[in-house]
Order: sequence, then structure tokens, then C-alpha cells
Amino acid sequence: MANKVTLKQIAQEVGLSPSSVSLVLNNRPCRISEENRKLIKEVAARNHYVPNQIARSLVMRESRTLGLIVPNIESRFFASLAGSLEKRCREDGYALFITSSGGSADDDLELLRQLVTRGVDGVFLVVGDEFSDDRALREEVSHLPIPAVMVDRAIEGLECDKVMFDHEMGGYMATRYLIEQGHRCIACLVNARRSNTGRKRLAGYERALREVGLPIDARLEFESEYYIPSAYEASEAVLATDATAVFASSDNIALGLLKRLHEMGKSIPGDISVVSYDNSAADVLFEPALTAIEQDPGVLAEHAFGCMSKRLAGRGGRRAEEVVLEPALIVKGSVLELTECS
Amino acid sequence: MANKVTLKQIAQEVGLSPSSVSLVLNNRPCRISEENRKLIKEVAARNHYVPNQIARSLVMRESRTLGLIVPNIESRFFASLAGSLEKRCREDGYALFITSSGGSADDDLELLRQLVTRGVDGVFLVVGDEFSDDRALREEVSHLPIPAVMVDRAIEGLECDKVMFDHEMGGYMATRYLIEQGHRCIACLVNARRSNTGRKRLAGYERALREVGLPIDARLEFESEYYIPSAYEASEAVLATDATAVFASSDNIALGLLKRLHEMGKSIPGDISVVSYDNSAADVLFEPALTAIEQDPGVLAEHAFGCMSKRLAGRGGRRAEEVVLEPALIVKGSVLELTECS
DNA sequence: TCGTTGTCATCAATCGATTGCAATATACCC
DNA sequence: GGGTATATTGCAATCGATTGATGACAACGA
Repeated sequence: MANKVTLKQIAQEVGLSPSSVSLVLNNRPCRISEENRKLIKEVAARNHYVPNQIARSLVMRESRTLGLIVPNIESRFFASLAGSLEKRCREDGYALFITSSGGSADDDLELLRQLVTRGVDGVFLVVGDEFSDDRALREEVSHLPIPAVMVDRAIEGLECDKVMFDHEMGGYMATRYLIEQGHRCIACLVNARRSNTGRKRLAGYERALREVGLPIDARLEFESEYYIPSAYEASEAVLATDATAVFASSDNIALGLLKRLHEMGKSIPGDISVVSYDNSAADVLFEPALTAIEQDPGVLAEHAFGCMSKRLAGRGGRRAEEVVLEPALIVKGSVLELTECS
Repeated sequence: MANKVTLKQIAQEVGLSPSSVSLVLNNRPCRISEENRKLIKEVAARNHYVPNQIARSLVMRESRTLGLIVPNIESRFFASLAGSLEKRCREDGYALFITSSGGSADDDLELLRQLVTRGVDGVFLVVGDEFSDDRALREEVSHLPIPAVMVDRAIEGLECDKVMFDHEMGGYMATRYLIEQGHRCIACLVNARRSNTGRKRLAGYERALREVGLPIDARLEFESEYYIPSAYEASEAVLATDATAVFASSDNIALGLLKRLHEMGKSIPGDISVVSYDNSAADVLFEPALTAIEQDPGVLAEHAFGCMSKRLAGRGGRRAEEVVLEPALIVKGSVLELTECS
């Protein structure tokens, strides 16, 4: 384990002042003789000198580091978002501090504080979807000394840049598509109780039904958490209805449903049609592949970075910017076209 | 966007010196009157004061932050490792800086430098598996001014703490199990060309065969990258052999293989038995579920943190520590027991 | 009155860099 | 030789915290 080498030590070794060394190593336009320039660079390299970014950010008042808080890095969607965002940040010379909270508002708050005190220049927040007590978090975000961009979800009623997919539209598109394929009795499996996102998807589902005059039947709306076992449990009841199609409002929910369908010997789309959300990689394995509403995390990352970039540059207005992205319906093979109306 | 509040400002507002404020806010045992103590705390809270960790680490010479470099955060295994490791770090009051490199040694090097200059107290490295030119990286790691722990894989011949699963043993266990189930013609699908890990798994496979006197047949050893399409391509040739079983040396390789099997109408384990590695979540969907060699990322994280913790505390010997963990064979339903020998 | 003890609080140096301004040295001109 | 330009380099303050050394003041005993 080598020692940390400081600017001063380099200066001592070359016999010049720290200032000169700093100027040369940062390629500042300044008048240092070519000779000394070379000497400095050589000595610095030989000693494996690496500038202390900590000290530097203290005086420069920026760290060229951004932070990201996701609820769960083990989820495919967030991992992918984190990956894309990191790549994008690096392109502009920023490092990204990725953290994973576990989803509670308290953890989010803790992480946010950590990031701020560690001097990030801005934060991307994927927080606030679940209905927990977020007063402290809300308070903290509104007093943040650095720009924040809420991604994929938001703390309601907070003046802050937001970039997210239109979840209501996603629910609508999925349901609308099923209707167009001739389905009239469509169940849905959503997390409306504990997730804003889920609520919006449910609202979209209902709007699609309403639009064509189909009844909204509470007995066709099923509740599930965003976990496979939860959806698996809930699915039994779904299959007891007359539904010819199901809108599964998340990838995990779809997986739980499929598992149950499989066990009951039901075939897709023969016995029942399914539209999923946010296809997981498991997709490749399905026969047929799942028709789904897709949200490209890369697009989310791109826009989120765009907002951040503006704020960091001091452009970007007084008011918060709100970017709403449309999800896409990717038709594969899990929906049967019904030619006869029921 | 609020302003950043400094210690000095708080001091000014209460009419005391910065030192006093610092002492109180850090709960140092010192003689500041109860009265002033309260006042300071109240003013600090009211102003949303958050200490500047940057300034603090400069003088304290530690940031209570650790770094992690993984090749690809979008991979399930690494995401899970990152998640576990972060949780573990947080338990001990460390923040974890997660970064994802893309897998090339150059990117790894770049990230490593970033982490070091940003003052992390130690780094976890998941690097060095692929055969790229890693001279610069190797050089950098050996001159690191902070402790490093290599996780899951290693740069060969580098004196550095290592924590990893025994890949040779994994290959051996998988193959051994197939042999015990009566299989005599066992193919394998590995990434031996570009991965040390893959090579070790292959070695384990061969050892198992050798041990029972089965021939090692190069025509049964197939090469595949760690990507689904690559395995999918390679699988056709596998199925053209007489093999009654296949050892698929990674989760993605297994997925590619399964896809091909599915398309060719082969059933598992009826037509062919499969042992996989590192089951992905897709597991829940399979009928039958895949028998596989499993490596728990949580265990890896726990041991990696243990090593790091020792180094940080100044314990931990001169020489590097090397922890080798045994993977586990999880028997599910993808292997057929052959009662008759061929 | 002086010294002692104890309580409460501040001073000033430090961490490792950056940077505007001042300083030195050399050259050149008249 | 005095004055001015030009080419190099160094000084010292600064960022925001921490901390060992030190100071101010009151009360008390001899």
C-alpha cells in the first residue's frame, strides 16, 4: 500500500512551488518554462501522483459528482436506469454515486443527506412512490442546496424537476389494445393500495373501459404488491372470473400471474390473454413472448441528465421542469384476437 | 434551492466561535454550558445545517465512504452483490460508491482513479476476469494508497485480498452430480476463451470426468460468451451430439440453451438434462425449475466487507488474505436420473 | 491580596488543493 | 545606468471543517 502523494511533495522534489506544480498539472495557460513543465510532469508520473479531489472540490466548490437514489438496485428496471445514467454522466465527465435505499422514506432521507454532505453537485431521486410518511423527506428536498431531479416517480406536490413516463397512459394503452382485440371482460392486477404509479395505471385502465362504454367492475380489479409471490397469491382469484384478458401492471406481477397460470395448466393466449408492463429479461424464454407496455430506462436517463445538466449550467428556469414520456406498446404474442364479441 | 449553511454562519448567529459549534454538534466531551449547547443545536436545526463532509474528510483523513467497481450493474448477480454490499456497509456507517465499468480494463482503471481521488477509504474490485490488457490497472492496484479487496474474480498474480467462490469446485460439483445421476455423455457450454472464471469451471468439469475415468472429449466442450444470443448460437451444435446432459456454466448461457431447446421441441429433463449456474430470477417460471450451482452474493458481500473492515481497522496481516467460498448445488428438476448405464 | 482551581470558550494551525497578485530575474532600449 | 517590458515563479489567502493549546473570568481558601 503506497502512500498518498501530495502536491507539496512533488513541488519539493522538483524544487518549485506548489502553485507552479498545480498550474502545470492542470494545463493552465501560464508561463512556466518548457523545461520545468516537463520535469514536473515526469516527477508527478513517477510518483503516481493523483490530485486529491476532496481538497480540490473544497476550493472549487464543485465535485463533478452526481448522486442517484433508487428504491432497489436489485430490480431490473432500476439497475438498468442506474447503468444508463452512469454512462451518460461519465460522458460529461461526471461520476455517479449510485445508492439503493430499500424504499422507505427514512432511508431515502438518510441517503440524501449522505449524498449532500459528500458534496455531490446534484441528485437524481427515484423516491416517493409508496405511501409512507415523507414529511421529513419532502422538507429536506425543498431545502436542498443543490439541484434535484425526480425520476420515474415523484413526491406529490413538490416543486422540483420531474422526468417520468406517463403511467396513466400506459394503463390506458394496454387496456385499449385489449379492447381493440375484441376483449370485453378485462381484469387488472395492480398495486393501487401502496403505489402512486399503480394508481395511475389503474386510472388508465378505467379510462379505456369508460371510453368505450364498458362497465368498471370492482370485481375485476385485483390488488397485488410488486413482488412475484404477492401476484401469485392474487392470481387465483383473477382466474376465477370470466375475464378473457388480464392487464398485469408490472413485470413482477406478470411473472407471478404466469406462474399461477402455468400451474393451472392454462395456456396463453389460448385460455387467457395477458398484457404486461416493463418486460423483464425472462421475456426471451416465453412462448409466446409477452405483449407489454415498455418504458425504456435509457430514455429516462437521457432526459433526466438533460434536466440536471441545464440546472448545473445555471440555465433552466425558476420554475420546475416536467418531462412526461410516453411508454410504448410492444406487441408480441400473448394476446388473442377475439373475432366474436361476447 | 436553499444556500449551503456553514459552521461559521451558525457560529455568527449564536454569537459563539466556530470551534464551540463544532464541538457541540459532534457531541464532543467538552465544557460548553448546557444553555449554549441547546442554543447551538436549535439554530443549526432551524438553518438546516449539514456539515460539509468534504471539508471534514480533508482534515479527518477519512471519508467513511467505500467504492465498488462491477463490470455491469445490469447483471442480476452484480446488482445483487452491490445491493448486499451497500446494506452491509451502511450497517457500519459507511456509504458505498457503486460504479459500473462496462468490463474493459481501461474503464476499470478510470473508475478506480475516480474513486481514489474522491477519497474513498477503500475499494471493492470486481475486475480482471476477461483477458484484456490489464498492465496499467495492475500497476495502479499495486500502488493503491488505500485497501482494496478483489471480489468474485481477480487479476492474476496480484498481492491483494481476495474473496471469491471456488469456480473450479462449482464445475466439478455440477458435473459430478450429473455423473451420479447416471449420465456418461455430458457436454459443457463454457466461456473458456475470454474468462478465467469460465476456464476454472471447465477445469472442474474435466476433473469430475477424469475422476471416474470418463474420457475428456473436446467435441463435447463448447464455447459461448456470457450472453444469451451467444449461447443460443452455440447450442445448436451441442444438441447435435449424443450428450444426455449439459453443464451450462452461467445463467445467461443456460437461458440461451433453453431457448434453443424450446424451439427444437426438446423437453427437460426428458430429452436432455441441464445443470445451470447462478440461477436468474427467471427460475420461477421454469417447469421444471433448473438444478444449478448457486453462489449467494450476500455471502460474498459479507466476507468482502469483513476483509475490508480488518484492513481499515489496521488489523489484517502484511500478506493478502484469500477467502474461497464453496458454491452450493441446488437440486431442482432439470436433471433426469438414468438407471441404465449407456 | 494572591494563588489556586474550575468552568467555559476561543485561537490558530492544519488538511491539500487553487489562484489573483506580487516579486524576481533577465533582456532590451535609450 | 536608469527605465520599461517580458518571462518566470512564489506568496498567501481561501474553501469548511477539526482539535490541542491557551485565555478569561469567577469563586474560594489561606
